[in-house]
Amino acid sequence: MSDHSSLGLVRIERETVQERVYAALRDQLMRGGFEPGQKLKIGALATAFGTSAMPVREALNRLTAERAIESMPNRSVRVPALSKHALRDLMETRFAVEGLAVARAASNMTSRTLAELRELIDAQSETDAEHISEASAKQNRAFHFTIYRESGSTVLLPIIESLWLQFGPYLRVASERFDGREGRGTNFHVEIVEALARRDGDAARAALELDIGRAFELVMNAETLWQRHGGVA
Amino acid sequence: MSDHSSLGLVRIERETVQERVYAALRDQLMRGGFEPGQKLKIGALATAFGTSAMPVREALNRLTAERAIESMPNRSVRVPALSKHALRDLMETRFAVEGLAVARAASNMTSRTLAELRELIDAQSETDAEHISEASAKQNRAFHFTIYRESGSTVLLPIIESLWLQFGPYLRVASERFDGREGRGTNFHVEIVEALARRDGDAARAALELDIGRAFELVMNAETLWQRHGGVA
DNA sequence: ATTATAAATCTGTGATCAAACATCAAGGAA
DNA sequence: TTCCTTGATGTTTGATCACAGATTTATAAT
Repeated sequence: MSDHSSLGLVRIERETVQERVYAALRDQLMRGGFEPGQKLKIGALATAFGTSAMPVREALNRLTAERAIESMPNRSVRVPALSKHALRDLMETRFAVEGLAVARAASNMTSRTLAELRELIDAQSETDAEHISEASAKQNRAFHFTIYRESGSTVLLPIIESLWLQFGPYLRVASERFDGREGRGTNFHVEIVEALARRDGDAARAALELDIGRAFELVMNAETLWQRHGGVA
Repeated sequence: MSDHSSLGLVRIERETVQERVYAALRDQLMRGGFEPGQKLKIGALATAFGTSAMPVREALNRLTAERAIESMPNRSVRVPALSKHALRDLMETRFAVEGLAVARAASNMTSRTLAELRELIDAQSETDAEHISEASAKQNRAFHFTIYRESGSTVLLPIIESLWLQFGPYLRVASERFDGREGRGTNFHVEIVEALARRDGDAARAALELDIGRAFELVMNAETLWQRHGGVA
């Protein structure tokens, strides 16, 4: 067999239509592009994407399995509308799962990754100053997942992604409020990185919980706005 | 509005074909009906179920999203073959997630559920005596999920189900070995129920970890048999 | 005999179509 | 008017077909 590794071959994009549709929907959900409770219709999405209904069907099925959207007894799918209770449930689960990931990451932490994280924080501060919540959310996500990847767990990562997808529709509210007035000043990301640099898993976990908890607080305070909960059985 | 609750109406089953196929595949995976590394082909399954390819496609997609099966770069799907490292990763995640569920269940525990759990243990002992590992695994599952449901978390349950699906293909080995010789004598289920009765979340969690850990030990000792790991990227 | 090339087969993906089902609005009976 | 039924419309589900990529088998060349 010939040696391909030295040829500098670029990984061939074998992207299916379904995958592109899935990625687009997933991205929208993560960045809060859909309202909680909003119904997603196959036909409408298919024409919007310029594809047939099939790739959309399969993407929606996949997202349903990941709990990013829920299918109603009527067989229509919608973005879940979470009650206050369900939001707290989600938050506590994020504490446990992401806490475990960050604690493991503390053990595996390399100076390479630490530098990467500090760069992300710096970039974060810059965009924060410009109040671009769009880019801000993106970099927040990059920061967290850079840590989680360092946990070396292939089991935890998909779970965390599912949790982020569930929280996604509420993220917009949180980040808007965050950019607005509340919670500025304390940047838990800095504390997390400092703890990781010390390989102090417990401290990193504690700082992470504060970071996550703040986002949920912002959402729960604003939650009276779209009070149409009841999605959770 | 008229009172329908007194008419004794039964909820009508509106099961789609896809759902039946999904349930069948899921059940097979959970009970270890498929070998680790086994490829699942849409056409073969479709003819086996007597349906068209479509419901099978969507069921496989769904299971892929739940990490019960994995799709190869060639676009064929197979049951993941876990390396020893991946198995340990899975075990530790189960510790964290199911541990959280059982701890929460300890707070919510009712005498009603406690009685149910004790019944399940009694039934378990009976079938164990007859070495019916089939029914034994089923009741083990019932026992655990009765507890997890009591956690009252709609976020944790799907995660736990996904974790059980990932472990499913290895469960057969574990239960066969368990029925065989190793590990008999100590029944951690009894300890778990006792801790739950005391509402002692920490003790319940500790006993649960021993219960889970034993299953993994049995698998990891036997793992040299099908050593064809490498599925995890 | 071994390797390389080409043909044939297999398998998944996406489009299109028909049927089952839900939703909503208009019309008719009490 | 109010409630129920009926019909129209839109949506999802499942089947079938065409196509493309992958795999295997067969053939040819060294």
